[in-house]
Amino acid sequence: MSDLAIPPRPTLAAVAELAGVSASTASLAFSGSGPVSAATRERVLAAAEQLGYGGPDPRAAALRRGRSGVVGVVMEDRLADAFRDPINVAMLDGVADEAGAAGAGLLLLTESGGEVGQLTSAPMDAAILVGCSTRLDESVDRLRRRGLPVVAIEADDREGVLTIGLDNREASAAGAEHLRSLGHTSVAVVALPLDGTGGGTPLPADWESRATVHTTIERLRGLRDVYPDFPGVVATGSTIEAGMDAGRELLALTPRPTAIVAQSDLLAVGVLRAAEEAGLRIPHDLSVIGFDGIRPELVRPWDLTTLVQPAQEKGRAAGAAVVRLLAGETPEPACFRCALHVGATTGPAPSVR
Amino acid sequence: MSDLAIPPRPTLAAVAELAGVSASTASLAFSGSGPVSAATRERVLAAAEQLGYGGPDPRAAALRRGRSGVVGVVMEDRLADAFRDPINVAMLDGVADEAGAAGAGLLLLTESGGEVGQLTSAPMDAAILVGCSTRLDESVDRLRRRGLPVVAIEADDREGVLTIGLDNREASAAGAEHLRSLGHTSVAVVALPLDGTGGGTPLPADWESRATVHTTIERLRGLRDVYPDFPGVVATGSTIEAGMDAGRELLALTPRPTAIVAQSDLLAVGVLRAAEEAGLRIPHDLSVIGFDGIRPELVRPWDLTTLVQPAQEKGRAAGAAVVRLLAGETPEPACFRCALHVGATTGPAPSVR
DNA sequence: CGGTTCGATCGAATCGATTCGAAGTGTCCG
DNA sequence: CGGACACTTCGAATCGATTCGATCGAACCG
Repeated sequence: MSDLAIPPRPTLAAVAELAGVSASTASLAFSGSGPVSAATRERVLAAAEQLGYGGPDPRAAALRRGRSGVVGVVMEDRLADAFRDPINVAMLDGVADEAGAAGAGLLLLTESGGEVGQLTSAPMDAAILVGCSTRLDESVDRLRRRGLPVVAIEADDREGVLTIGLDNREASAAGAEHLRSLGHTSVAVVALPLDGTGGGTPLPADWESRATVHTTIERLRGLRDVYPDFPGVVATGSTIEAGMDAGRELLALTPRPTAIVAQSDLLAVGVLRAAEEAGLRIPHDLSVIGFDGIRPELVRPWDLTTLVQPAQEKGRAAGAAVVRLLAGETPEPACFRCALHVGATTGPAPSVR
Repeated sequence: MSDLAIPPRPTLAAVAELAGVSASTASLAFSGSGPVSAATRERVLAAAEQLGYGGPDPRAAALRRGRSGVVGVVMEDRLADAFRDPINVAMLDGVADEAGAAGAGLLLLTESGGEVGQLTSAPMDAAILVGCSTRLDESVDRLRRRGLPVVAIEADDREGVLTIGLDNREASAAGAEHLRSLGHTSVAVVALPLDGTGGGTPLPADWESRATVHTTIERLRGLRDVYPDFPGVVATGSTIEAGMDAGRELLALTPRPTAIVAQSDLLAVGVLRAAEEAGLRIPHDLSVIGFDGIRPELVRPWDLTTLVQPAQEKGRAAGAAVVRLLAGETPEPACFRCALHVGATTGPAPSVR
């Protein structure tokens, strides 16, 4: 515990001198690229050992190489919020898989982070935008100006950005279709935040023009494709608590909806708890459908009807895209598809039973 | 989607030239530190705008300044595993809070990541070691040689490393004491991994000498302080599934233990499910105690008796320590305390009822 | 009206490694 | 025995910004 101070670090030049070789040779010995005799390498390594040299300074190497081996993962919210939803974790896992395999570290950034913005000052080779929205334009702009390749997950197609998409609209429509086929005519929605602010309010009629979060809009559109008109609540985030709050509000509506569409599984679980609290039987009195397909154990004891998205695959695709982009290739944008899992939380509408 | 190629980036020198000032002045204009007339700043900024200059290259700035504004967070496992346990997420959240406030980004690294090791080649100013074990020595060594301040969370005290601790042993003992006061004489443990490998096996008698994960050892010691002898299973990780597997095994023992000590709440939930599966009533037939104190909703419907650790605080402390270390100060090591939350999963031992 | 002081701007050195072409040393073959 | 070739090693330029001391002007004061 005593000596946390950092002693002056020896440089490659110092090592080279001690080893009796030039700096360039020493560099070759470390990087491994280039022809260096075994004996020389030994000598350099020994000198490094003797001086307590820990290898080339990544900062200098990054400057010279023009690469820092870091991929930025940009999230809008506080990091905690981002980690709170298992679907993000799964996705991040996929990213880490691919990027990590290529030797890149993941730098977690928030759009709001820092004063001038970490986006501008963080050393990275490329960026992955996650859960994009309002500030996306600004973020993309900042990143592009820095000359960084940008991959966005679930965002509008836009110039200079490779998009990894999800069939949010079609999937939502499929879910809604499932409800309609069960005879539901009165459905309500618990929407994800529209624009990163507030929430906890009724879904405004002009959501389509007001909302800025791509995912939220698309999922709402999908629902509207089947049910032209529906009431709803905007959740404060993708959490069980937010889902409960929203669920309570929707269940207090008159007439009470016979089905609730939640835009994430966590929200759905919250709704289910609110329903339970209200003494409703699922799916007898109320059908609930989620979105994401997080691990079943987290939804337990319910077998949630939901749209299962290949989150980890999505992450992998983003990670792989970044890697290829950095390699100078031009990967194709991708769009993943969800699968409807019909569980035990949806059933025939009460009125038609 | 068309132009993902990266056009050659203008440099500060180019901007300076266009603005008709020297590079040094342009630098001042951007960094804001130093006296620059408003007019000049305007001109420089305008020139930057015109050239599409996105600000100083962080790599070059990092080299010159000797700072990259990045704090490495080193985890042993795959990232996904680390995120899987909410307690880690909470802790990471704390770290992000403090580090983020100081303008630092979080670089996620794994000890095994990359070939030569990201630990050696990642640009960062300091490192926080999380969930440390076997490879800790090597990791610390590598980092220290690079001259980086190192903060370790829950690790043995060691030279050159600032430790943020937790009273794992005392807390575990308190939990065990709680069980003993309820009359339990036959307790079993579901241990966290001993050394990052395998698991899913009975707890070996020589765990104390074999195990390398600090947290696991300390918690086992705490239990032994109260119960000198106990059977156990080593889980494959801190997950509900692993807890279920371990729970099934322990419940199959003869005689069946009347209480099970799980070394994490997720494991405890798994044990509870295994108990439920076996038709046991909680706490009538079996008492279960966890460790961590993750959010109650995740443990629902149980009110788990557990040792609540201030995970986020721990993270904040680590983050704050790193920030202070980087500021040249010498923060004190800290040790946090757990609080026993007596829930509804522990009760009098069957035999004494 | 000259000297002083303060503020803005500039030059040049520096951070620490990487890289490419050139030079040096042996070896092998004709 | 001389020339070509292979393999190492070395020098020097470069990556792009930051920073410190010096310079230059102008305003201010006596």
